[in-house]
Amino acid sequence: MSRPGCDIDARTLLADLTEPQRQAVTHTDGPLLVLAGAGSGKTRVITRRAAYVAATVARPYQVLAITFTNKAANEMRERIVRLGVGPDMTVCTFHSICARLLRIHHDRADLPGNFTIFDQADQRAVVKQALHRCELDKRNWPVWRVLSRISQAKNAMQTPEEFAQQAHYWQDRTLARIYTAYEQILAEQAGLDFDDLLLRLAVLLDRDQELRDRLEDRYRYLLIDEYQDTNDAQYRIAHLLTQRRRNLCVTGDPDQSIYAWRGANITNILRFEKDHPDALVVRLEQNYRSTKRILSAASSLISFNINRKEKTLWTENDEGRSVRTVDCPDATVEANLIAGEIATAVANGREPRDVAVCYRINALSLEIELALQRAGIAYQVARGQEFYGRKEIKDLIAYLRVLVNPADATSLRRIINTPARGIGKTTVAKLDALAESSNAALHDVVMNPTTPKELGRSGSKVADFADLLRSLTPLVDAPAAKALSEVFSRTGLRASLLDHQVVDADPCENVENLIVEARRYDQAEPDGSLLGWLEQVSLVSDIDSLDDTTGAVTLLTLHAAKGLEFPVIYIVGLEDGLLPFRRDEETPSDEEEERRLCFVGMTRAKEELTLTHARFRIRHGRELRTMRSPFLDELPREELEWINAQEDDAAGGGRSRRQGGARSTDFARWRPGTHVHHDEHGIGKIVSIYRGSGQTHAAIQFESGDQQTFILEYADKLTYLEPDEVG
DNA sequence: CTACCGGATTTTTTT
DNA sequence: AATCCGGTAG
Repeated sequence: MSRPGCDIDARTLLADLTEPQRQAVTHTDGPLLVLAGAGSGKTRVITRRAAYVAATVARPYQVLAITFTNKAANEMRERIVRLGVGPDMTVCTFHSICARLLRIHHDRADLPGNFTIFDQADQRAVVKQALHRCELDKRNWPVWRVLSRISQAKNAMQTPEEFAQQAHYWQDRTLARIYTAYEQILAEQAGLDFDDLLLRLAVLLDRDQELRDRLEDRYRYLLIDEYQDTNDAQYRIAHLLTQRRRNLCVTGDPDQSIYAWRGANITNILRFEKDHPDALVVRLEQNYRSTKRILSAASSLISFNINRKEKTLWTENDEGRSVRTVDCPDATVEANLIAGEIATAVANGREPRDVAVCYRINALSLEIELALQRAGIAYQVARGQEFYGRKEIKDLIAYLRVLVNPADATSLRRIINTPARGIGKTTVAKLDALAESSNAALHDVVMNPTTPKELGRSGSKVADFADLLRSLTPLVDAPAAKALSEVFSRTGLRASLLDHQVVDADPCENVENLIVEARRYDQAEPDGSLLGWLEQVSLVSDIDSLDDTTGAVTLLTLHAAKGLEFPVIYIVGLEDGLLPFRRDEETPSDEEEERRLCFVGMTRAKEELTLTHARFRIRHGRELRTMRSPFLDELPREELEWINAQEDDAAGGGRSRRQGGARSTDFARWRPGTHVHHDEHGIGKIVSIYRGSGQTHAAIQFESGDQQTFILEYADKLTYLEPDEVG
């Protein structure tokens, strides 16, 4: 059964699969839908299937596998290679395959071959320019709101004209004008935003049958992961690429659809069977990841969604420890508690890499980070954008972008006076005016030898800048790392950074890291180019920055956690308005999607799961009283362990704030069997006690029948009863 | 033109 | 809290 280029025996690919898994793997031709519940071995199935297809009915390069993030793509490629399939299978994200195809077929797509990908910061700049052009005030037209409307329109595959046609209100008609200007500016600058990458390819495939056929001959088997999170353009692409052979395999889980806010259309996966009546549908409902208790808690939560295709996950795994909820007075205690528990676990042999802390919003990471620092625990935060978003990095990249794509006025504007070289706002405005009057690009005006004469005083500065750019031009063909380091020193960026010796930051070191990255790219991609490197950099995601080899605790958003798993998971901030998130009282949130998000987080856990909430939390600099998340009440109450980390909540609104919290360091006398008194629950007996670093957990059985766990350091309402006091 | 200050405002999530 | 913006002094 082996074929050239594939050093594998198809039978070994099937050896240890369950029946449904085997069905999915061996269904090579025709449409296939794999409805894969959380932790049901989906990754295993799709890697095996990709390998199986490449070993039986196709060659590796004829398979195109599309994932959601680069990290997922890299992992899948690695696993497939480990199965013995040659490395020339295409495994990448939707956005990168679109960029690549548009680059190759740019002439058919009516695009310049050197187009640049505009990230969110670039988009914001373009919107500002568009507002300026339309003579509108930024105050009335918040950039982010405009951007989200434009993105919505693009996701619905609406051109500015179509948008204008269905704009009945004055606001929407103005928005249509802004959208028009936005598109015009992008076109002038040869820029494509993220939405364009998908949209343009969908449009191109739609109208170019010859290309469509060629691509389908090349990629005979298409595999799309996380199909529940695809949008309309992605749906079109998927179908246009599989029109004739219909070898489309999609996998996903409607319960894990968490990207509706950016245009994902859950009906894509729900209507797959209608789209393809002859499709094989495989349901994977056995969970191999989590303990029974974790799974039952997660299942209970998700069952509260009304809009849902019924599905029952089950597992043969152990019962496991109880899922815990922790009630904390504030976010500091919450963070310290988690850090303390992790420290204890690590002391007992748990690897830090086994632990992840998840939150709804990035802002919550700070408190956790501080606590982990205090506890001396190594951690990594999933925030790749942050690195590429740093000023020094963006500046340097802007230079390269101008070299590759001189029309990119957004980048040109950024670097024209960076480092400061005496070309200020007024001069740039004059250059703009010149460009507009002569109908030329900003870059042309800057480079034009006659320009300096028309500028007076600052003319020579512009001429110097033009000379600088000219001298850098040859670097377009240099390897990325070389181009970076040359630009860094020759533009004076390095010098300017050396001056500003900031206390904590080390911008030069960041740039060095960037150059190292680029060198790695140059070596890995023999056919690479500066253009290619820039493209790759534009498409990195937060999650891509995670390094599995560091062995550190991972901090990440619930969105970023999708597709990952950890033995120990903490989800923080289970508070009404935070999870489920609500921006303000007027804007209702999609509560079902919020619930799915929580479900995704919970099902990441293999062995231990802890959900925490804080009664006070600081948001926007203000400390607010919170309400516990309604989601907590949707968990199976009797199966959970409820932990109370409350300080004494001194009756009557006010709260005692006792930093440090611990009321005593010695609870040596508190042992299983000893009696205690609680102000509300009365007399109880200690069932078990657990001593961690800085925290002593005591499970107490009260005479009233309640059982609850307390953290003694915080449990002011608990008092020790001498044996003779027990009545 | 640059540098700095103070006020206002806040995207939640991301390719 | 953190950032971004606009205004002003040098």
